[in-house]
Amino acid sequence: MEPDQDRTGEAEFSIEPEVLRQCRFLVGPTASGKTDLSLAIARHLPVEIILLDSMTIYQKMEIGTAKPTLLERSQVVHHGVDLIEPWEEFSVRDYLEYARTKVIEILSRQRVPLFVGGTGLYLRSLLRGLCESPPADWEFRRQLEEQSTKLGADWLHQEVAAIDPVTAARLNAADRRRLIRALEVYRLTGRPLSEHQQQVALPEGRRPRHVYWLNPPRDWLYARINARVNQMVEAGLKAEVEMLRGLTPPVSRTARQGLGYKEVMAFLEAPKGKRWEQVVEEIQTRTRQFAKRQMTWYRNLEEAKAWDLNSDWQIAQVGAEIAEKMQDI
RNA sequence: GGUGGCGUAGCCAAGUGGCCUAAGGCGACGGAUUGCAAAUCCGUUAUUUCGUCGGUUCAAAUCCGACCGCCACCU
Repeated sequence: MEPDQDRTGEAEFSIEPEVLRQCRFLVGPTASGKTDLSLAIARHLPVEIILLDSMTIYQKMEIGTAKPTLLERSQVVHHGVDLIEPWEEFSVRDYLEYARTKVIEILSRQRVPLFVGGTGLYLRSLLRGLCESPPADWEFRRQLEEQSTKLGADWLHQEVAAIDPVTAARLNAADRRRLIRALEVYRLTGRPLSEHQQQVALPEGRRPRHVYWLNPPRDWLYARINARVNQMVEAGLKAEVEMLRGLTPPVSRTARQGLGYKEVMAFLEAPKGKRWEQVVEEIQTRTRQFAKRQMTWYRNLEEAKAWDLNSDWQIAQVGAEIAEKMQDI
């Protein structure tokens, strides 16, 4: 028990529990109303918002990422927007480093850091820390991908089993991405990934207390998602993607996988007789599926409390309620 | 009115007499997730059921008949 607790935060990259405890978190699936709510909360609490989002960090990607508008950003200080160019890569680790410096800055201004967003991995890493492990070696990954398609599905799995049985047991043989990561870590450090990963959730008393995840009715959410995708299309999503395609350093691997961007790019590159309306529907479907996956993250984090919404919830009212809760430390 | 074609899960769709107590894809739902995470991966998903009823056969989603529905063409 005790040794485990001590290990947390020493071998990994994480924000000190005492600092983290002063932060507030409002997460939720896409289109659940986080932005509006965060602004409502800001009317009751002296917050600065740090977006908890893997896509709003990109400049020039405006429409598809549903960033808070300039007007909204002028009302409350926002961080985590427009940090890098679309041709740059990004990772959880980059996010955590950024978040930590922002949190410290905000606290030094006597203000309250409020994380708002939906990226599950980032949230988890913030709350639990990220194990100390080496950065990506893209060339190595590419080679392994190539080999695994050549040598068959179980090859990677067996390779991992040989050097890290714990991780191999945990991962599905088809999960190439994580198997490759396990091999990558071993090659770069000489130690199995599972050894790097030992970590536990902070004990109850040291966790951040205000982590809420919005849990709206499924039907309501899906309807909102569909409507929002339509709005993005009307606002010129296609033109935005065309502009991104014209960029000189091409759009990075991480940036091009954004919802809406990926589908439109594929369509522009090879329409394959597809109608534009089908592309729009595809984006809606994939966004709905994404929202569902997001909730799996939240449900899993015991630190996070569900904030149930009904289909006619009022922004101002719920905002006040959440702010009220967030009042005490 | 006539001729031909089709009718399999929420959708698309294989199967044309026994190995079908019915492939696959999509969707939906559930799960995973530790430097690509809006990504990626996994699982479940047809009241012996194949438009309905009847017949042939040891045996039918698969053959025959009638009926219902849809589509194409002809008049």
